[in-house]
Amino acid sequence: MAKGYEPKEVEERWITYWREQNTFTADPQAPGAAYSIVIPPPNVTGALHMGHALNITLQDILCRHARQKGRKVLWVPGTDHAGIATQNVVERALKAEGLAREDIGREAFIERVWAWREEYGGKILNQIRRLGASVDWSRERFTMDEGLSRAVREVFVSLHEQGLIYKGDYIINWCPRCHTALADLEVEHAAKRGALYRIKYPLAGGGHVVVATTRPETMLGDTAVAVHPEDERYAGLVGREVELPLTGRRIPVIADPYVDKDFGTGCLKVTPAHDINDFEMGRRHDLPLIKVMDGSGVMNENAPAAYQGLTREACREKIVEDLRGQGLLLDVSEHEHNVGECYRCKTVIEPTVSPQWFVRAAPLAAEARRAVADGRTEILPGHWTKTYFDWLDNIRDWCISRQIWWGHRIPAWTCEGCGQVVVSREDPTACPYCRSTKLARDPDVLDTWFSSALWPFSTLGWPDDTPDLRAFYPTSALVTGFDILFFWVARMMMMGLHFMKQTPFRQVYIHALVRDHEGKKMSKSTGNVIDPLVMIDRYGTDALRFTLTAFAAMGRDIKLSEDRIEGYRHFVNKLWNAARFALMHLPETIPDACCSGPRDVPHAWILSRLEEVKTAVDEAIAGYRFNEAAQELYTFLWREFCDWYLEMIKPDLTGEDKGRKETAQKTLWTVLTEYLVLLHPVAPFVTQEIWSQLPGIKEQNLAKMPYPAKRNDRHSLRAQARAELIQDLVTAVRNFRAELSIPPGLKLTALVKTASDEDRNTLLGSGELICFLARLTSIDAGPDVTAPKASASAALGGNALFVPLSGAVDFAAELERLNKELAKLAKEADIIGRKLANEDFVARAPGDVVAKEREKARALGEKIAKVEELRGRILDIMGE
RNA sequence: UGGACCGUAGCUCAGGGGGAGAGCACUUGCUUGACACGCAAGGGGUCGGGAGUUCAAAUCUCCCCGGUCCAACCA
Repeated sequence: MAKGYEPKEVEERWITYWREQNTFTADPQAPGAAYSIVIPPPNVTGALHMGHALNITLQDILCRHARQKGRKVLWVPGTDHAGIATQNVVERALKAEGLAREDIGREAFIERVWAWREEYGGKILNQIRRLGASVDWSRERFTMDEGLSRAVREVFVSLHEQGLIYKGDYIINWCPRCHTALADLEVEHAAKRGALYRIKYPLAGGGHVVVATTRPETMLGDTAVAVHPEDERYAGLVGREVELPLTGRRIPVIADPYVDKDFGTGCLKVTPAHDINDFEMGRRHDLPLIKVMDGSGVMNENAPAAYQGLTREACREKIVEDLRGQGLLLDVSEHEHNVGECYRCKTVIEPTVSPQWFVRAAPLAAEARRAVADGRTEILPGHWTKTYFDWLDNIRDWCISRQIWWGHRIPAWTCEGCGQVVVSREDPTACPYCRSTKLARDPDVLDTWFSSALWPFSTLGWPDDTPDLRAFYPTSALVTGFDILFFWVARMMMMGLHFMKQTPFRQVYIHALVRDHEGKKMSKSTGNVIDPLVMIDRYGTDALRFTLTAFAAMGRDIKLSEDRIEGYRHFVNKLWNAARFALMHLPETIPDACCSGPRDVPHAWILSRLEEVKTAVDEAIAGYRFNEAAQELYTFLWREFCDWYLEMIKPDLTGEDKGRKETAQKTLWTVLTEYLVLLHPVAPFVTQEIWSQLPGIKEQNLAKMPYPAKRNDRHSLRAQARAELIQDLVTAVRNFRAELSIPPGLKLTALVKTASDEDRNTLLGSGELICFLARLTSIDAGPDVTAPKASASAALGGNALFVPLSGAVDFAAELERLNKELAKLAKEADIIGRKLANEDFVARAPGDVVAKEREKARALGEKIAKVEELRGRILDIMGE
């Protein structure tokens, strides 16, 4: 074995091995309970970031652990087609050739997208592979696959038949750069500093009103001015008309309770074609819609000639200038407000009226809500439930049509003969109403999230009734970040419940967002991204995975920095070296019978602790407390197995006694192999590599090993207490050496005045071991041990430890050491003493609590007495 | 404006009514037979502030201060 762990070659080898062995291929017919997860499909244009790395790591832990527990596990991988993002990528490539998508036409363009996907679309999946994800590659899915497309079509047509999908002219969010409608969720609101313009609108027949706006250019599309119905200032104006400046149009003054009397002048310009609220008001008052911009945000033929052809921005400038020229601009003030931007390209959204397809969300949302409310699906951590409910309770209809080419084309045709709209599972050849064959298919495609919403069942073969669907739906868990709780999770709940009549997942685990070391979101523009693949190259996949796991505390974001990952590489290396040590001392064949019968303290202790770790890790993973599992594994290996156990068994491993040696070897082998299984879900590569080099291994593939069975016969609190006494004694002697500046080479002896037979037997029974660990030549223990004059001393529970230092004791230093110890104990005793002196406490606290405090006080008192005695001795000596 | 989460050792964070914990960093000493990506021994915190409930509060409740995020129709 190499001196240090070299991850690179190891990882590649095992990734290939597991793949060739089909280790992670699920069998729906296999016995046992199913455990299934669908991967949150990454965007096909994407590259792996830390969020993915965390997400994949946690799912992999769950899946590998579930396999260990005997479940038949399916983890479905795949990608989504990311309509707008992918189209943008391919359009950019075309642009480099001097072409636009319109130049090559729809069909050729889509071919280009598929070609692009063929070449680059596997990138992120390959990156996921490097993380060690135990996904079933034979079931990889893509949202544009034939099967998934069929599911999309079936869902669209059914929902349309059920009246849950409709087409209508509504105001939507339009991206003037992507040239498509966006759902409300796809608009990001950013606070921006803008200006508030106050403009005089002359009243027909004299006088004027003042309106305030942040978007003067939209005034060209104004069709009313609104005031609050109870606003006395304007009561007389309602019903009168206003001369809309720059247009020569007259528009009415209306009364609507939406208007806030206290904001600005209390007088609002109404542009129903370019503002969501104004649109609603327009419908209430039957106002005309005047669209003054085209799809690129350029003023169109409905604007006065002077403004036609100007961009939104240029038009605003000219309007402000013109109003100022006419003396109609009252003033301009700075104003901070929220501006909607396209989540893909950050272009300012233009609310526009256009014909779009919508999903009637409320009926679907109601059931999605119920499923969580009644516990069919559990959201963890629980506080996300409220957020989920709030969103569903206030849900608005979902705009699902997109004016792009890459995606699932809407299965709707308009008959040129009779004008009827045909929505159909099969492409129609003739109009069912008039038999005309002139049918024009709707050019739009569906929102990518529409297909993602079907992912938990479309990937399993729906709408067909497949073995996979029967075995693995509903899925066991969904693991994702809160940022797509609405986008994706809620919509999967709606669709899954509607079409499968069963909730898509039993549990939804919402994990952290990975941030930089200052807590800022990682982004390319800030330049603070930590690339998981670079980290893997530098420190190994297991180190990265362990780091993410150790920080994955529920309900808290992760602040990540490179030195943390480096820190956990040390842990991986520590394991490697522990294994190296084991290999040096293990025989080539391991005897079967292992670890029964009476045993020395070190073996009994480590086996007992291993039992506790087994239980703790199992429970932590079951409860999604990944950080707890990581901590248990870390502490056990380093602080117990390496720091103590390996040191404790060195004499046996290198000694002459064959029986002792064999016991040590067998126990070492048992603990190490069982530990490797426990750690494997978190750090699959290093554990598998060590596993493959150990003797006595029957199943080479660690991923197939079951979780080690619970062995109550190995759990012994008594053994643990004995080990602790030994450890405390060794530590105390080491402390003498450090604090009293005793040369490390100087051999010492120890005497212990014991408080019980149990302790005496423990110390004498492990005398050789203690001598080895504490570098002593001898140890004696018993109730009648008397203290030599010149010695360092310490209290170990009720026992007194003396280390004679013939003439070498620095009494002043020893006194200071004991004083320090005494002060610490006194402080503790004071707190407990006051508590017990409190009558209320003794009378009202539960009996066991009081008893515990009394016992604490007793033990503490005993210890203090011991230390005081020791201190007195030193004082005596010093006084002589 | 509403909501959620967070303020615990220098840093990053666990814990969550009865003994203040970990990792890193720090100090000191170590070429101890796997490991300097190491070993050993240490130092360090009125658990953001205030009030309340309780025999008992870092922990529960309320208020305040500070931070992060989400949802939002105030032009």
